[in-house]
Formats: sequence, C-alpha cells, structure tokens
Amino acid sequence: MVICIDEVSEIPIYKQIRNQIVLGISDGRLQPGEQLPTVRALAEEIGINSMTVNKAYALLKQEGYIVTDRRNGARIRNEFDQGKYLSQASLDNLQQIISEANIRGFSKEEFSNYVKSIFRRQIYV
Amino acid sequence: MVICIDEVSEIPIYKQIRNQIVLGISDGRLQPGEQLPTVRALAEEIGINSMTVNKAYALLKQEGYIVTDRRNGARIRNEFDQGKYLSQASLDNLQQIISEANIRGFSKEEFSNYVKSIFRRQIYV
Amino acid sequence: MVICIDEVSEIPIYKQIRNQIVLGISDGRLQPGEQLPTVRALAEEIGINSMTVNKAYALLKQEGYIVTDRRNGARIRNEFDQGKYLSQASLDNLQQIISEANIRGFSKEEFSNYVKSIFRRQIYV
Amino acid sequence: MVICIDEVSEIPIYKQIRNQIVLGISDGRLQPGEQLPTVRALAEEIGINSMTVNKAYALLKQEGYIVTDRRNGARIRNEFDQGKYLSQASLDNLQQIISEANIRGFSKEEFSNYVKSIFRRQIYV
DNA sequence: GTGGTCTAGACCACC
DNA sequence: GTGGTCTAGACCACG
Repeated sequence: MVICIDEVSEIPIYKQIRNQIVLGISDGRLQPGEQLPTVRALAEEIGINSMTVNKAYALLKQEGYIVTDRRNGARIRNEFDQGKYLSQASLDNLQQIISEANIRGFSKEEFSNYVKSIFRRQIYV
Repeated sequence: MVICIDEVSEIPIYKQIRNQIVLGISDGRLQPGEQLPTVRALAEEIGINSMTVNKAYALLKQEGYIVTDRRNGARIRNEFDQGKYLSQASLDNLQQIISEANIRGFSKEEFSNYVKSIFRRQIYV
Repeated sequence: MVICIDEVSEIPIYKQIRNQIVLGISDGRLQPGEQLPTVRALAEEIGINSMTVNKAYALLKQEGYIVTDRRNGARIRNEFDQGKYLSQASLDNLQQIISEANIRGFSKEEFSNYVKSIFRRQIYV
Repeated sequence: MVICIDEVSEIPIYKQIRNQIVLGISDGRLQPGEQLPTVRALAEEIGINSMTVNKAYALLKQEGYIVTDRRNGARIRNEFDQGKYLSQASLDNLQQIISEANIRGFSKEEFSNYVKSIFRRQIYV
C-alpha cells in the first residue's frame, strides 16, 4: 500500500501516516495479520525521518490497530474489537461535521444517505 | 449564548470557540443576522487573551459563518449557501470516522442510523 | 520535587521520570493541580534532551496523571479516578512479585503486612 | 509444564520464559530438583531461537532459581533461601504498583487484602 | 535484521 | 513563553 504525505497539510506527518493506515485497514487494502513495511523502509520510501514513522507506529499500536513484534516488525492486528463504538474524539468531530452539514442545507435523511454513499467495504483482492 | 472552554482539551481554544459558534448556528441558538459580542467582551467574559477570540472570529469569517463591519462588530451571516456540500477538511474527517466505525463493526446501515440519531435540528426560540 | 536519573539503569530515562512523578503524586509531594516544571527546564535541570522529557510528559498525559495546557505548561491532574483498579501491566507485575515472595519464604500474612508497611500516605506539607 | 509465549507482548520472550518458570516454582508445578528441558528442546517446542531460551536460563541461574551442570542440564534449585526478602528490582516495582493503587483510591487495608487474595500457594501434585 | 531510545538542534502553533 | 513536531544520526536490546 502506498502512503502519500501532503507536506503542506497542517496535519502532522505521523498522523497522516496513521490516518492512511486506518483507512487501508477499513477498505481492505491492508488485511488483518498483514505485514507492514519496517520503520526504516517506510521512512526511506516516503522520504522522512524514521522517528516520525516510529511515532506513527507507536500511535497505531497504542490505539490497537497494529502489533509490533521484535522478530517480524509491525503487523496489522488479527482481530478487532467489534464493539460498535467510536472514540470520544471521533464523536466530537462527527457532531461538528453534522452541524456544518445542517447549516449547508442537508436534511437528516440527505446527510444520512450521503454518509451511506461514502461508507463502503471496498475489498481490494 | 454561553461559550465554554475546556482548558485541558487538545483542541486549541480559538477552535473551541469556532466550533461552539458553528454548533450554535446549527441548533438555532444563534440566529442569522444575530449580533456577536465584541472580541474584547467575549475575551473578558471567558477570561482569555483577546488575540485568541480575534483568531476565532477571523476563522469564522473566512469560513463564511459570520460577517464583520467596522461599525457593528461581528454578526451571524444572514443567509447560508444551501449547496449541500462539506468543506474538504470535514470530508476528510468524515472519511476517517467512517473508517473507524467500519473497523469497529458498524455496518453501513447501522452507522447511517447512528448518524441520523445525532442529527437533529434543535431550534431554541 | 527533585527528579533523579540513574544513568546505568536499564529502565529508560523517560520511564524513570514517569515513575518518579507517579511516586510524587502518590506520596503527596506533588499536589493535584500543581505546576510541573516546563519540558525545557526539567531537561536542563536533569541534563538530558528535552525530547526525552517530552516523551515522559506525553506518557503521563496519556495515562491520565497530568494535563498539559498551552498557556500554563503541565499540571498534575485535579482529580483521579478512584476506581480501585490496577492496570493489567501492574497486575502482571504484582503476580510476579508475589511469586518471588512466595519462593523466598513469605507467608500470605507476612507478605500482606510487608506490603502494608510500604503503603503509606506520606503527606509532605 | 507448558511455556506459553505471547508474541504481541512488550515483555521480551526470554523474560516471559523466566517469568513463567518462576511462577511455576512458586505454585508448585515445578518442584525443587526437577529437571528442566534442554535449551534446544524447549526452543524447538516453543518454536523460537535457542539463543533466547539460553538467555532465559542464564537469567534464572543468575537469580538463583536454577542450577546447571554439564552432565544433567538445568534443574530447579533444591533449596531456596527463605530469607523473606525481595530483589531490589521487585521492590522498586512493588513501590510503583503501590503508588498506582494509592492514586486509584485503594486504602492501605484494601490493597493489602487485594494482595492477599492473589497470594495463594497452589500446589499441583 | 527489527523496533525502541536518546541526542542536539530546529521550527511551528498557540497564547 | 509554552508544548508539539520533525530531522539526521546514533546506540541498544532483542532475536
């Protein structure tokens, strides 16, 4: 999977990496148990410092998306908690987005359909 | 409308102010055309630096939520573009939230219903 | 409060800092709401890199012991969750320690009294 | 006795082996004088590098839990020093755990009872 | 080889 | 001024 960094974005690089890997897990480009590139390899590929990749991996590990193993490097977790909850931060974000949508003229049904149109299990096999 | 600052939050204060005003517009606590407190008044009321309020107002103006004129200070915009679109930043955020939801076991329908349950036009008259 | 680093210890410096601050909170040398030295100040005082202190503070923040505030730097949290639980890591550690005690001849009562003798709310006023 | 390795754990494998053997001695699954599998056999059984098992055995020997002789391989020590003391490392760990417990609302008596509830001589004969 | 830690020094957003 | 982020390069424990 290719990681793309937007250097002018105000989102820190380590978070961009984290976001794209979460995205990859969600849409199936990254399969459970799949091997991630090593910290050094990914750093070199993107052209950034390995500490930054390290921080991204540490965050993903802390959030439970990946596991790190001294032998094999980092891997996508095998099983995820299917608890159907969102983190508080995501919930707050969602509330803000809904406010924006409301102001921009979305009705409840329109926005719900809009969300549905984005939500797709895209399995890349 | 009362603005509440969470000093502990990772979200910068100026963005908290912006978020709460957008929320207020969305749920009707702030009506189109309504006058906002002056930068100095709001800063004093909250107990923060007026530069911070200034920054929040500048952001709101740039995003098209408020208008300022030299005589009357800041006011909520009279009419909003009902174009039914989201800013690119919100769209990116939404995509991330949906990814998280997908990984946590939400189905498309479950999540869309979840969103619907949060989306409410709360008109405070 | 004085932070003392053992340079030859196998415990990473950032964790030594974290440990000593938790200890300080527990025995009252650090009061709820109390100001911590800035990242730079503590780094200089100890004679280490500020990134290392940064990492210690980030860990303490993540564990809920301190809060950071863009205006005032880092402070001890005001209120702690009194849920009477231990982290899984501490529980595992405790089990190991108890095994060692058992092998070294402690009876259940002796060890429990031993623990009691260490457990003291030492309020330094 | 079965040794189980958690590949995801942050605890190095050699220490996991050491911990489980100490646990086994404590609860009686490993009897004084009992023969341990050879380094090579255990490594093969667990499916890890024999250097890792070697390191675990070296640590156990250094801590006085096992003895090795050239002919018979490794054996659990026949008699343990019943001096009712803990290693400095364990003492430090215990102090940290008690701090955490104190902060989380445990009283001295509650925690000592909690410890007592974990402390059990489980003799597997 | 891997991830984890640390350094010295820099820049940034926020307030 | 603060904490947060990033870099370039180093060393270490682990396996």
